[in-house]
Order: sequence, then C-alpha cells, then structure tokens
Amino acid sequence: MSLTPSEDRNVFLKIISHAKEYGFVFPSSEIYDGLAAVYDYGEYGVELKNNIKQLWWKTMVHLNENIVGLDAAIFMHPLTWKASGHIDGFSDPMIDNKDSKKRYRVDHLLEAKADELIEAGKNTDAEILLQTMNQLLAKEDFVTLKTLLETEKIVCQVSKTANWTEIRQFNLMFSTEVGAVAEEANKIYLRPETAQGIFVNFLNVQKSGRMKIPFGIAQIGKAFRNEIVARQFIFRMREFEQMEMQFFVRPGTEMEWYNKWKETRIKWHKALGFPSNKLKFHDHEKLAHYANAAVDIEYEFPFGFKEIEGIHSRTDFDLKNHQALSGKKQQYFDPEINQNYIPYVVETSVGADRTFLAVMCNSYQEETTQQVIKAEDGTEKSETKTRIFLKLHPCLAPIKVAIFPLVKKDGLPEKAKEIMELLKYDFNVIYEERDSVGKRYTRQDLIGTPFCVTVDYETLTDQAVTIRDRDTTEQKRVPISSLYSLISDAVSFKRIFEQL
RNA sequence: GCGGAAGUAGCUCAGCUGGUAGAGCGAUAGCCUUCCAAGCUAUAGGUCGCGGGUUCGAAUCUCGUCUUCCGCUCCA
Repeated sequence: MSLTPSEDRNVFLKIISHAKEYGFVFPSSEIYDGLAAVYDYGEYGVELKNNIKQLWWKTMVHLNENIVGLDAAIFMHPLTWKASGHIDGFSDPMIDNKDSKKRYRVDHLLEAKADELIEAGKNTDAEILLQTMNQLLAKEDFVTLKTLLETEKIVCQVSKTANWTEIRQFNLMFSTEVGAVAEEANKIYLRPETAQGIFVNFLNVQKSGRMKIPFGIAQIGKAFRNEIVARQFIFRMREFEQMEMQFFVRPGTEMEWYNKWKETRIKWHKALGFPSNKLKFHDHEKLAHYANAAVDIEYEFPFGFKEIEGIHSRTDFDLKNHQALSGKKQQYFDPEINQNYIPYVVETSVGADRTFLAVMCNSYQEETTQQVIKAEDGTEKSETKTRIFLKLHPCLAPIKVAIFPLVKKDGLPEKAKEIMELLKYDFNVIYEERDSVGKRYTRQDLIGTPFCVTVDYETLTDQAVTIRDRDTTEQKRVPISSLYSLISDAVSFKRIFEQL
C-alpha cells in the first residue's frame, strides 16, 4: 500500500524527530539556533553509521583481493582542484530577476542568447558573444558581465524584464588558509570529493602494494560542498561522508567493469534490507565533465526516489589531467599486452549519510494493535496502541543486546551483570534495571536493539534466560551458555556477505 | 535571494479580549513489582527565539531581526 504525499511527509517528519529524540542525529550547534545543512550524529547514530562504514569497508576491501584501502587527507594541493575541473567547472555566477524573483546562471542566459543568434543565422555574433563571456568569466569580471547582459537585451523568460540584481558568485568549494602567518598564507580548499585523494596516490599504492590492473583503491572520508539548497535533513549536507572506490582498468574494458560494478553494488543495497521495489537505477543523460557513462542507484525515500550511490565511468580524465599538471607520468605498464597506458577508472561512490538515512527510513516501523483494557469496575474497552520500533538489520543495530534483571533485587542484577561481562567484549551491550521490564523493552525497540535478555528467578537455578526478539516480541528460554553463539550468528556481517 | 508557515520545559502542546508561566509524556532519586511504556512519593528543568516600541505592567499588542520547515533557482 502506498502512502499519499502528505502521509509520506508526516512519516519523514516523524523519522527526523525520532532521530533527534533517541540520540541518532542532532542539528549542529543547536544551542546557537543551529547551522543550516550541518548535523551531528548522537550516541546511537555514531554506532549505526560506524557499522555501515565498517560493513562497506569489509565488503569492498577485505572481500576483494584486488582492492586496498587508503585514508588521504582532506587538505590537498590547490592544483588538485585545477586538475579535477572543480575550480573552472563549478564557480558559477548567478543573477536574479527582481520582478519574477527567478534565479539564473549567467552563463546559461548568455548561451541561450547565443543559440538564438545562431538560429537567426548570425553565427559570428554568437561566437563573439561566447568568447567575450568566457573571457569575463575567467577574469571573474562580473560588472562587465552584467553590462554584457544589458547590451544583449537579455530578459527573464517569466517577467520579460531586464531588471537584474548584481551578479553573485556561487562557490562550490570551501576555502581556508594554510600558513600560520596571514601574509604568507595560501588559499586551499576542503576537498569536495574524496576521489582526488585516491587519484594522486594512484602510483604510490600501485607500487607499494604491487597492484596489478584491474585493481581498486577504497576510501571513506568527509567531503565538503557549498550546496545552494540544503534540504531533506541529512540527505544534502555541507559536510558529508563518502564511501568511494576507484577501480583502475585497462582502457577499452571500462564498460564491462562499469556494468559489473552496477550489479555488484545494487546487490549490496538489497542485502542491507532495502526492498527491490524501493531501489532503482537512474541513468544520467547529461554527463559530468569527466564521465563517459554514469548511473545512480536510487532509493525511494519518503520524499521520492533519490540518489544514494553513483557509479561513474570516469575514463582517464583525472589521471590524465594530474599527469599534465604535475608533470609526473601517471602510467601503468601492463605486462600482459606489453604496453604503457593511463588506466581508465570506474568509480563507485556511496554516501554514508544517505545510506544512513535510507536505513533509518527503511527500518522505522509503526505497528498498530487493538488491545482490550479491563477497567477496575469490570468494564472492558478496546484501545489502539502503536508500537514504534527500528527494524534494523542486527549487524547494523547500534546496541546488539540489552540485559535486564526482571526485578532490581534478590541477586538478579548481579546475575545480569555476570552475563553482561560475558558478552561485552564482543558486542555493544547495554544494562538496564530501571522501570518495569515492559518499559525497558520499549526503549530498546525505539533504538532498534535486536535482542533483550532478561534474568528472572529461575535463572538462578536453571542457568537459563529469556531472549526476546525485537521484531516479533516473542521470547525464547535459552541457556546462558548458548547466548554468545546465538547473538554472534545474528549480528555477524556474514549475514550480509552471504547474500552478495 | 524571493514567497508561505512556524518558534513557550527533552518531546507534544495549553495559556481567551495584556496582570511577572502550566499540563501530559519523558528525565532523575527512592519505594513497589515474577515479562511488554499505564502503581506510589519526591525532585530537577523555561530570562516564552532575540531586540526595540506602546503600557503602571507584554508569552499575549506592535515594529524589526534571527532561526527552522515548505516551494522556486543550482547540483559532479
């Protein structure tokens, strides 16, 4: 059954407040009224996110003999971003029309005008216009650029007026200064993607790891982008974390690998528990400057199908540019064909925060049941009860097992703590003795703990406990000695790997 | 940046036509309790987003401002 848009919106709002209420995600700097599009992960959020990252790392690096890891710095030499195209390709000047309130990219307006000129047969005029535009863009001469808009009589499509604001620059990258003395400081950027750290280390890793093509380098790390609109909670943030793998292949074989990684990666998402009908591929029609094929894996969030992973055939664009700019050969000698070449690259890049959000959305469950309540005077009435729980895959759950003494006396707490001692070195365990046991079960449901172990009076004589399943709320009585393997089996990453 | 909505306790909200803040849930401490948030007692927690104005007196009226959410522009 599908929900209406407003119901979806409601569910999403509930997930956001659930995430805050139960320590998964907090708005950044909240005591100072917050910082837009930045979020912090709370005590359970950090566990869940770490589990997602670990699972990805094991899947990519440990399960593939020809993929190794890397942890490159966030700061990189400024020329890196020249080579990657981020400096020239992503500093777009924008302008608003004061009447229609519409915002445009200045280059788009001028390009449209050039197209008009070509249609009118004035090819030379169009060429001159574009040339002038590119020169002004390169010089960042926005004043003259605005004059150009005016002399070309460019109007807004909606208001049909030329009542423009000043031109403003949109900067994708965050900059900062390296150098303790202000005058000697150099402007550098916080990386807008992790990929470049891999590319500039391509030869280091290839040589020290004696890697043979095809091989991959994987990295998990933060990246920073000045998004124009930051919306949808942690879906689009200024500071975010990517899990990337760059796979270096022989030129000409890139499409084979592209298709292979497409299939491999969507399988991973399915194994995480995302249902097939909530996942789909979305091919890019307009390709980025570096790619010859690109596809997104999209998950159906409450606000629609949105990208969680991108798979790109990046050709030799990056390595070629780094070779040109650094003057250092970025080549590989392939003994099989006795040739030197710049490898082609197939990239898989999945957002850690987006996967986190998809996992939250996918696991948030509201279960409504009717319960008959007997009042003191003997009358009965039916009441609707809602049970909220996070149906997280046990291997991702922040807390694996909660241990409760049924009551807080008669040696039950001591016994429960003994069991905790038995498990805490291998699993993230929580102990609780406060409130009724029912309340404790509920609290664990809300953070997605798959198992609750309760010590009762019989435990003291039969060395057995009840273990309660989060999804069914059913209880089984099991010997204490069997707990370790029972939990270990359920929370192991193997449960994911065996589906790949 | 523009347009719309909203800001009172950790959460959900009440506070009518102005008289220096309340409830429920939650939290904490204790009591009670043999299994699914529902017993008892006590405690903590808010300069009502912020600033100015009107007034003897502002959470309440007014102006401004900030922040968040929704829509538009952009998105590797």
